[in-house]
Amino acid sequence: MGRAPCCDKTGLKKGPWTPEEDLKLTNYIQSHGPGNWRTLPKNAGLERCGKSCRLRWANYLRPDIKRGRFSFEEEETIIQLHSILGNKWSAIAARLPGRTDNEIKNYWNTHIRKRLLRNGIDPVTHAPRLDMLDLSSILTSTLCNQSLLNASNLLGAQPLLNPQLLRLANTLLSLKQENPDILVQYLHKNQLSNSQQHLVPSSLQPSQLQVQSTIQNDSTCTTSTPIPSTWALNQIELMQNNATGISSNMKSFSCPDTQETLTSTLTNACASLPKYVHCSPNPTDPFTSENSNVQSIGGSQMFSFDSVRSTPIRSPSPLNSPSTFINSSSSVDDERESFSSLLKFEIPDSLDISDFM
DNA sequence: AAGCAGGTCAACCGCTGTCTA
DNA sequence: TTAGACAGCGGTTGACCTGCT
Repeated sequence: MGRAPCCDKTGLKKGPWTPEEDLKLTNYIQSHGPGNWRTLPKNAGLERCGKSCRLRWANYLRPDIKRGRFSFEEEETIIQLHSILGNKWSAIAARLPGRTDNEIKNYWNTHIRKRLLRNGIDPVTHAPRLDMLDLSSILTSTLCNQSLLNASNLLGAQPLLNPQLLRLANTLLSLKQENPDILVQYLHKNQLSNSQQHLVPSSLQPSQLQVQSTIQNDSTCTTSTPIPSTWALNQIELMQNNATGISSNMKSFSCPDTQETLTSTLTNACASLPKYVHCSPNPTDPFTSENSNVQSIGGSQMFSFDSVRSTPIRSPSPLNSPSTFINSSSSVDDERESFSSLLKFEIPDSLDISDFM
């Protein structure tokens, strides 16, 4: 069924709205309510498409719109919600009072997404980007024939290789496929989930668990090293969705040590995980050196998300925008401090996870 | 000062879902 | 059941801004 254009576009104005148009639209809606968007422009004396009027009202003229830069709490919420909802901007906006889907979408695309990419984190899966690699060949080389490791087949991917971690993913994958509940129970038992576990309803699927996974009872895993269990679980999804055949390839390995217990696998993976998130080949990259998310602690590289958040952003609001107002901006110190909690995937109290179910 | 490149964001486009006659 | 009307959504565009050379 074809869809007729929302209005006859001939003679209708397009482009930026003038203050006069804003005033007309605001006055009309405050007097009569939005009503029918198709007939509104004519009734309000506007030479605009009804759709354009609706967008202008919804995104900029609504009295409850919050303008100005995003707070860190909002940023964290966006990232957390995006990891759950994906590009469902309207759903994300519904949980950020005063923010519009358009604004959030723009902010994600211009700030957060680029930042995640710069730090080697896939903005879609919220995971380190293993999808760029030829996993099957890498796995074969790494797990079953160390002698095959050479520069040509790694192509700079070596920092991402972690047999323990891949084994963990394989184990979790198998476990999840066989019985997701057992996996959840295992994660609970091993304190893979964070202390705020009670916030996560048991109905959550493993891939939806947004937990700050700190393996606390293992001396090799310092409490200062937040292990993104979301990453591990998302990696399972990634493999399922993007790497056709990976699962079967992994299961076909004949490595003798694949019978290790999940516990030891988790332990070893935890110990070596930080080495495998350093994706920038450039040691001078400010995001991997000075502000690196790969920090050297005790001689080993430790992962943190501290640098995922960008350097301070100037006011995103053009001063000459007739409908833009500028909020006070946070200090650099505030950003750094708040940033340290980014991507730990704690569910704010204000969020009701059941809404997503 | 001028030109260029990259970033930002308001607005538009095209599609889908829902409602109703 | 079907088709039209409409609202809403996500992706994209392009004008404008800023910083660098």
